[in-house]
Amino acid sequence: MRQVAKRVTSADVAQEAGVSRTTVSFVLNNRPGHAIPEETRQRVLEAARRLRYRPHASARALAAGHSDIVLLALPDMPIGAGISRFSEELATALAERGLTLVAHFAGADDQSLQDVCAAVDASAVVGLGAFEPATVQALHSAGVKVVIPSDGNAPSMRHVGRLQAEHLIERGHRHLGYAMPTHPSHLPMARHRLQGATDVCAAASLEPPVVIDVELEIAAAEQAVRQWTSRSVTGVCSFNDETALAVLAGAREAGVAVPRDLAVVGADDIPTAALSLPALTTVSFDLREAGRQRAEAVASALAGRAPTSDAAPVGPELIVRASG
Amino acid sequence: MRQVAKRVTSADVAQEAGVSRTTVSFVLNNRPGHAIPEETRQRVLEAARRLRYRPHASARALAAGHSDIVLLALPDMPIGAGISRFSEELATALAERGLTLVAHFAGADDQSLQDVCAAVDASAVVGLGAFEPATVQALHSAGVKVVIPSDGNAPSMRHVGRLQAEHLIERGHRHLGYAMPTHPSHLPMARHRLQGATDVCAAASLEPPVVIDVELEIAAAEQAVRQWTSRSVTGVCSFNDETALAVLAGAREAGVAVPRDLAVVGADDIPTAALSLPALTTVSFDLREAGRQRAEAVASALAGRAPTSDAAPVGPELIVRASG
DNA sequence: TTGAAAGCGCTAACAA
DNA sequence: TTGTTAGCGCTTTCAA
Repeated sequence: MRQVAKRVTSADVAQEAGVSRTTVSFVLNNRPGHAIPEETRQRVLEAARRLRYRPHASARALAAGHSDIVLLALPDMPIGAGISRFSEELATALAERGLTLVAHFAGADDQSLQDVCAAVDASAVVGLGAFEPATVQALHSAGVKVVIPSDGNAPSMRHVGRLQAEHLIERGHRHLGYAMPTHPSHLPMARHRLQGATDVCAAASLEPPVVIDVELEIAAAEQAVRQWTSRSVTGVCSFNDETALAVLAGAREAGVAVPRDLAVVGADDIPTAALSLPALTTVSFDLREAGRQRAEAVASALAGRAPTSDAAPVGPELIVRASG
Repeated sequence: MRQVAKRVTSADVAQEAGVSRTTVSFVLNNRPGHAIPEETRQRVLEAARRLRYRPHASARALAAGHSDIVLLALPDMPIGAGISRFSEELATALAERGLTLVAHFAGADDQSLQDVCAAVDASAVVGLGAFEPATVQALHSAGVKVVIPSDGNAPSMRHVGRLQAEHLIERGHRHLGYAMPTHPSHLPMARHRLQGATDVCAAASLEPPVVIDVELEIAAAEQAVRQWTSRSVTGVCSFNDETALAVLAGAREAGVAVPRDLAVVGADDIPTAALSLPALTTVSFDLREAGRQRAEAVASALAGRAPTSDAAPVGPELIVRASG
């Protein structure tokens, strides 16, 4: 005695509306060229509504040769409000274009990403950071048509690092440090941000930042701070706010006064950044706009169009609180 | 000049191995009953490997009548490390059973959830909190076979609140406060946790906790702290660590010493909890085990089996640092 | 032990 | 303007 919830098929709709399945398909997908009289259209639409018809995604994908699934590859650790907003916006903008977004929490390995792509028959993958070339290759061979790393806006990523460094340099710091995250999935993005900071130093004829890996743990952060101060670093750009909070804690532990003896700048403006003492100066990026842009990029690429002129990307914004 | 990356089909594999497509299908899915000689099996397997064959998910779903996609419905706001680990574990355990997990950031509306289910042809949906009965209904009519809310472990949620309150009471606190989150998507879970704390108070013949909504913002938190102290509250259970960090900041601002004048207990043990001053006492729940259990539940339900005996749920664990 | 053949529900030439 | 028809790649019954 199984649930025999007989599926409503397009044939049912066709019959109900007294037309052929072809007509149903054309109406429901507004295929142009096939000028269908309004009267018929309405009849089909109404039949579909009455029957609560939902096209079968798998069947459609099989026949059409492509799905309308877009996969968001998320780095496997902490998803802040920023990313949530990004994906929300991305999902909405994609939906307007008939595409559906689902997310995958990428493990360190590419394998799972490939598998998931194959399993959902994804047409496109949007990444939050960069992708290794090999990964892109693998994705394509897993049937993915379009891969959009979000370092398509690497400039914006670098810009985060740049803003951090500029902020410090403007305040007179001549020896900068950079706090790198230890989590592998953050590394590609971190490198971009670091690059931005490094560029700024070069432009100002300063040494590149002293790069130290900082775990989210007080003792480790304390060591990092001691190293920086012993190398006369007075200002630290941190990959993100969590890392920055660790640096803050490390400084406290090492007896280094922030911002007097060591200035710290974070990134991403997580909610708790404003709660620390001293409150964290941070650089934040409007991911919403980025979400919309990615959606457009995906849609264009899938349609074979050249990506439409990238609407002027909204740059990151510096949020100065007390500690920087 | 489009990429003509001709798909490798099971027919190709069949030809390469010199067998029929039926045989290929049987081998690749280890269909029992069809005792296939080891020699043939190997031949097929190797041909598949050589050709890098990947079954086409949509075609398979269409033919089989169901996909192997499980959708994780995430509340729309902040995804901490806990949830990441949960979904990681869930994904792994599902994969072992041939199922694939993807996530959806649910907006407030059920509509998008339904749409996504239909779009990926999901067989099952796992929720993080509870589902309204109407939602469950809607999901079923969107073709979802199995819906697993995770408030199946409401007891564990309540247990979080219980541990927090017990910890405070053991330390002599007689007037407790409870810091509620303001984000709507946290509310259902927060109510469960609060209930646990309330139960403990009742059992100890104490007044129920003084409940105050705390935004992640210093001024608001300061107000909350003042209210608590003015009502002689000396210990506060916070919905989660972020809220607790806000309370900590509010106390600092209000000139209330933690933990001397006000003890604070958080929940979830986010990485930055250990970085605050004073370090946050927190109650953390092993979501990994929960992930494995959900996977088993999904697999059982999809197979039409009764869920196997729920392996004894691993309870939350109290992590005492300094501030509680 | 293996293969032939009939669909699954949909799209899209091509006819009418 | 609408319908006929042939698949998309896979599973699975039934026959060999």
